[in-house]
Amino acid sequence: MNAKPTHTFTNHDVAEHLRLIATLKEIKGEGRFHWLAFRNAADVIDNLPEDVNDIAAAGTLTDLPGVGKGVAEVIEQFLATGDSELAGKLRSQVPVTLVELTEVPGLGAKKVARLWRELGITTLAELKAAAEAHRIRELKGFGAKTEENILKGVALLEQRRHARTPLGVARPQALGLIQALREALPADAITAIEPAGSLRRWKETVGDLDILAITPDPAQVMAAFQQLPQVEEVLLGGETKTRVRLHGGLECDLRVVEPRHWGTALQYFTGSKAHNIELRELALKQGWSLSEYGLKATGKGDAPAGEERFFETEEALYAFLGLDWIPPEMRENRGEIALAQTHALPHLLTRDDILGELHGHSDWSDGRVSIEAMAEAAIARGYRYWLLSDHSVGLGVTGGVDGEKLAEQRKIVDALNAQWAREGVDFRLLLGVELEILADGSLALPDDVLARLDVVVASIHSSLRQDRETITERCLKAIRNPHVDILGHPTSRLLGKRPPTEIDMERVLQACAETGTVVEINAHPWRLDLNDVHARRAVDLGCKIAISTDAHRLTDMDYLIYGVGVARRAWLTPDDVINTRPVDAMLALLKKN
DNA sequence: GCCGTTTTCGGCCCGACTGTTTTCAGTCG
Repeated sequence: MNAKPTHTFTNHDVAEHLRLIATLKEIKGEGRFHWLAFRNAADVIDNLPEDVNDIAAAGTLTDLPGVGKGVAEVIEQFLATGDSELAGKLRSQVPVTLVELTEVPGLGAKKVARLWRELGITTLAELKAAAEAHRIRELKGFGAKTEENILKGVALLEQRRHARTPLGVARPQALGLIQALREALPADAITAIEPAGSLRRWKETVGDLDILAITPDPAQVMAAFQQLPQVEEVLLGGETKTRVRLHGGLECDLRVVEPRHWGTALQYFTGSKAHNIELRELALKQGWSLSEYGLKATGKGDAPAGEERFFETEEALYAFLGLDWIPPEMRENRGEIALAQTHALPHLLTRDDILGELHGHSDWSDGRVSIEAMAEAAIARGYRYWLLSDHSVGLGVTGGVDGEKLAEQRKIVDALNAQWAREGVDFRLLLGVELEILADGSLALPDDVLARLDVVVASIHSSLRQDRETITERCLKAIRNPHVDILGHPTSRLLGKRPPTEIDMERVLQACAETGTVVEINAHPWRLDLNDVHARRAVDLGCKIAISTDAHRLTDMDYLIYGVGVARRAWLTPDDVINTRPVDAMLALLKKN
């Protein structure tokens, strides 16, 4: 057991500890359901909107699905000490370095256990050496091909090419692949083709791409897919399923199905895995076994065993099981199936509900184009308002605006608004600022300057490594300022580049709810900050949300769809989001408590 | 280890593909 904890552990830390236990148990050879329970519990904790520390403090851990006495005890120990007795015991029985070996593609717990017991392999380096010395093929059930795959897998791991890819990178690639495949084939070769998987669920990062297609000639489509210029290597090629690695490292699965299977197949390949398992268990209770091909009667329900049902649409499948169609963004097994059963699913926000944006820059700070050009781009997108919020002074790298420059901006904004009014354009350019929250929590501009602005967005850009208490208090000071309307990108993370600050999101969101401070979902695909789980929590606590792209150039406004994706994953309705409202109603909501 | 519309025991989602076999276990999603 480790000594005292140095910081509070997050839900994700807890989930990773449970996954470690699961993998060690699996390698050790414990029964499938003993370790599966820990992995299931890890998924539940990872998807939790509440802070697991609060649940543990309230003593209600075992109320969580999949968390019983055993798992709860491990969680409690981990939160208190950063470790658990069970994990310690397992580490004394199984070398913990074996966990890394299970990350080699093609190697699972069973093979890793045999490599360890029969060849004494415990590390990636030893694995590589054994494969190179052809010692692995001497084991029964292992061969030359396995050795080859192990070496390739180790090389991949060493290059860290298995990291998840931001949705903003993956989505254009998937759409590009689909277009390229269509162009490579005759017009009638593909009847339908859709991206599925976490991409269709708008998850902030994706592990790989899943594309589903209907075609009268699977072999032709599979061959064309393997020959696309984007493809670096074909990893697996069957009659209905092909996996390739694209240049850049992202992997992509293509599956082809018959039209009558489309509904179940699209549902299955969209996931999430947890949602699918829940759905299959629900089907089983009704006497049906669900697969990507359809439903087959088990004989334990009303239909005779073996009877099959097929569904050309997802809607028909969900309806057959007594459910409303569930938007893909909600399919994470966070309670959506129960809501669909009672016809109580929320009416999710859509892109078209957004009437304007409340965070954007011009060339007065680090934006690339003029105030007028940004506003014209907003008008061209059908927006009815747009907030000019250049960086304030206090952020060294961009210069930034002060009281004097804001007064100049006001004149420009007034003149532009007057011009649009004369022309009959239904659009308001709002003047604000992205106000720097300084390292000590003071604000970079005085109250009298802030009072003259339409909207103030306050954000943190510096001293991002402050400890949890310091950065939380710093942020709370800004939230309590009556002129701060919106808290911008609350954790300052950049996906894959910079971790979130250690900020105590629960306290921050509570303070936002108390003061009436709106919380931003920054739609830039490298930020997506708030994330889906925190956005859900914010609304549960009574916060209102603003979704903006933080545009620095004209095309950045295209990123809005990613912010809407986060909002939909957080089950947000138009009412939860302030920039779904006409400008005056929106501004009225910014009055603080 | 967890759980209950078969509730305190006896189950626990389903199928494609690969590699090594010769009927299947392991891995993956």
